[in-house]
Amino acid sequence: MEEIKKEEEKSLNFLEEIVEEDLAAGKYKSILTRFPPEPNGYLHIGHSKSIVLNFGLAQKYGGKTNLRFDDTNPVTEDTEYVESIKEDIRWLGFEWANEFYASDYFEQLYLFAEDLIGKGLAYVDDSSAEDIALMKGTPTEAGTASPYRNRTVEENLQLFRDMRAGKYRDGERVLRAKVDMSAPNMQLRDPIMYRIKHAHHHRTGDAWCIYPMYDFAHGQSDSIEHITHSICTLEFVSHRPLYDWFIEKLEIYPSRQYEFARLNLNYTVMSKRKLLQLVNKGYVTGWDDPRMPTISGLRRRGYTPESIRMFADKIGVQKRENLIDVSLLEFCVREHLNKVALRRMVVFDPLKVVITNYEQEEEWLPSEDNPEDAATGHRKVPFSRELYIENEDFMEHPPKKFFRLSPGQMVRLKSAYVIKCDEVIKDAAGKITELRCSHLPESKSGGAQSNIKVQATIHWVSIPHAITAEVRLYDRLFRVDDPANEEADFSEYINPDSLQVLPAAYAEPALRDAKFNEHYQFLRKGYFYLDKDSSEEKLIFNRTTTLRDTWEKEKKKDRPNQEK
RNA sequence: UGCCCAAUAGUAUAAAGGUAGUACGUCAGAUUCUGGAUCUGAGUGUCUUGGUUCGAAUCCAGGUUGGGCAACCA
Repeated sequence: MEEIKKEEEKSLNFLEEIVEEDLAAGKYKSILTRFPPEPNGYLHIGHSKSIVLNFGLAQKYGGKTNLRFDDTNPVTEDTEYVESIKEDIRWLGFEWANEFYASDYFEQLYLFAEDLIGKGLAYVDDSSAEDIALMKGTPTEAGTASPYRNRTVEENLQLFRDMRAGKYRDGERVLRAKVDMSAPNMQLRDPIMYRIKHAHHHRTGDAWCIYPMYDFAHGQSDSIEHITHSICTLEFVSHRPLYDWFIEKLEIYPSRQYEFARLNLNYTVMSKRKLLQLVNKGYVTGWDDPRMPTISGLRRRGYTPESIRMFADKIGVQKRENLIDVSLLEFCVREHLNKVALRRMVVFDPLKVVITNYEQEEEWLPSEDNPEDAATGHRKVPFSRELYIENEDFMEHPPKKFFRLSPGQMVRLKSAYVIKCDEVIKDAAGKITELRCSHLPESKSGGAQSNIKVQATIHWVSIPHAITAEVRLYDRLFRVDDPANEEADFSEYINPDSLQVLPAAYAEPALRDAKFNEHYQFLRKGYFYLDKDSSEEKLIFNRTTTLRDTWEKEKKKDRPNQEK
C-alpha cells in the first residue's frame, strides 16, 4: 500500500525541490513569493503559468504571495492595466497577501542609491546614451571606463541630488553602478540604476523625475518585502549576478532569484508588444477579443479558471524552451466543460424536415441537461411537425461510413423519435429544400419500445418554437506553428478565417435564458458561452472550442478516394 | 577565442548510477439516444563522440544544436 501510494505521488518540479530543501534545512520558516507584473498591458495565458506557479508554490508549502506592480517606467504604465490585472488574477482563483507597488519604495530605493554612492559603488555619468552604449563594449570585447567613472563621493552625491531636484533634462545624466566594465557578463558592465524622466507616474504623480531601472528596483523590492523565492523567466538568468551584487553591497535581506522557461503556445503569439500590435492594427477587436491568448480573451471565449489551472499544472515547469501544443489547452477546457456545460440543441445550417405522420400540434419532451452529472435535471424541448436538422446530417448519396440520414434510412432525433426519410424535395435548380419523413411513434425516448437500434442520433429544433442567435466560430489566429519565429513579420501569418459569424442559428427556446455564469454544449457542435455583445433582442454565443470530431477525420481520410 | 542556460516519443513532462514511464496528440477496437464522453489496446524517444562504472538519460570531457546577454524596457 505504501509503495502504491508513493508511485501515485506526482514528482516535484525543480522549484518545489528547492523549496522543500530550503524548508528542510530550516533556511526559512515559511516561504514568500510574489507575482510582479508591469502594468503596461493585459495578462495572457503565459502569465497564468507564472501566477499558478507563484501562488501555487506558496499555497502548497503554507506560504504567501504578494502582488507587486513593477511600475518603474511611468511612460508605459497605466492604472487601467492595474485593474485588469487584479481582475484576472482573482478570476483565476488566487488572492494575494499584500498589494504592493515598486513605486511604494521609491524613497527607500533612493536612499539605497545614496548608500551605494557613499560606498563608492555608484557614480553619476554625464555621457550620452550613445556613448554609454559604445563604451559598453561587445560580448567579445571588454568595455571601457566612462570619463566620469572616478568622480568623488561628494561630487556624485551632489549630482545625484541635483538629478532628483530636477536640475537636468531627460537623458542628461544617469546613475550607474560601479561594477566591472570588463566583466564577461554584460549585465555587470556598470549598469544604469537611475534615469531622468520628467513624466507623470500613475501613482506618484509628479513627485519624481528620476526613476530606478528594473535591476535597481526588482531585487530591492523583493528584499524589502522579504521575498524568499523570487521566480522569474529565463531571460533574467544573466541578471542574477547583478541581483545578488546589489543585495550584497547594500547588505539587505537576501532574496534569491530562480528562473524558469516561459510558456509558448503554438498558433499564437505571446509577447505583450505583439499582442498590442494585434489590437492597435485592428486584427482583433480588443485585448479581450476571444481569439486573443489573453486571460480576458479566454474568459470571454468561455474558458474556465479550472481549465487554465489544469493546463498550467499539466505543462509543468522547466528551464528548457518549449512550444506547447494548443490541443493540450483545448483538452483541458473540454475536460472541464464536459462536466459542467448544459446541453442544448442548436442548428447552424438548417434543412427543413416535415414529419408527415405526426398529427399533434406539439409535445414538450424532456432532455437531460448534462448526462455526465446526475445532479442536473432535464429541460423540456418542444417537438412539432416541422423541424430543422443540420444540413450536413443528410446525404442523398452517402459514403459507406455515413451513419446519419439518407433516403430510406433512419436516425434518432435526440430525446424524441426515430424518423425515416421517405422523400427528398428539390427546387428547380436541383437543390434540396426539404425532407419528407415519417416518425415511429413507439420509438419515443423513454418509452417502453424506445430501444430500436439506429446508427446515429442527431440534434434538431422545432421550427415554430425556434429562437435565433448569432454564433461566432473561432479558429486559430495564425496559420503557422510559431508566427514569431517566421521570416516575415508575424502579421503576415494571420489566419484570415479565424472568425466565422453565423448571424442566425436556430436554437431551442431554453437558450433564451442563457446566462454568463453558465457554459453550454450545443449538442454535437461544441462548447459555447454567451458573449458580452449580447442584448435583450439579440443573443450572441462564442464557440469556446469544438467537440472532438472523429467523423471529420474520417471524411478527410476518404477525400482522396472520392477524387478518383 | 566572450559569458550564461538548456537538450528524453510529434508536443510537453518523469526516471536523483539499476526494467525509459505519464499526459496530450496519432492509430485501432469496444461501447454509446452527442461520430461527444467512457473503456481497451498500439506505435513512436534518451543530440553526438569518447571516458568512468559490473551497470549511464543520469557522472566527466570534447563536439553539435537551440535559446539568452551589448534598451536611459521589464
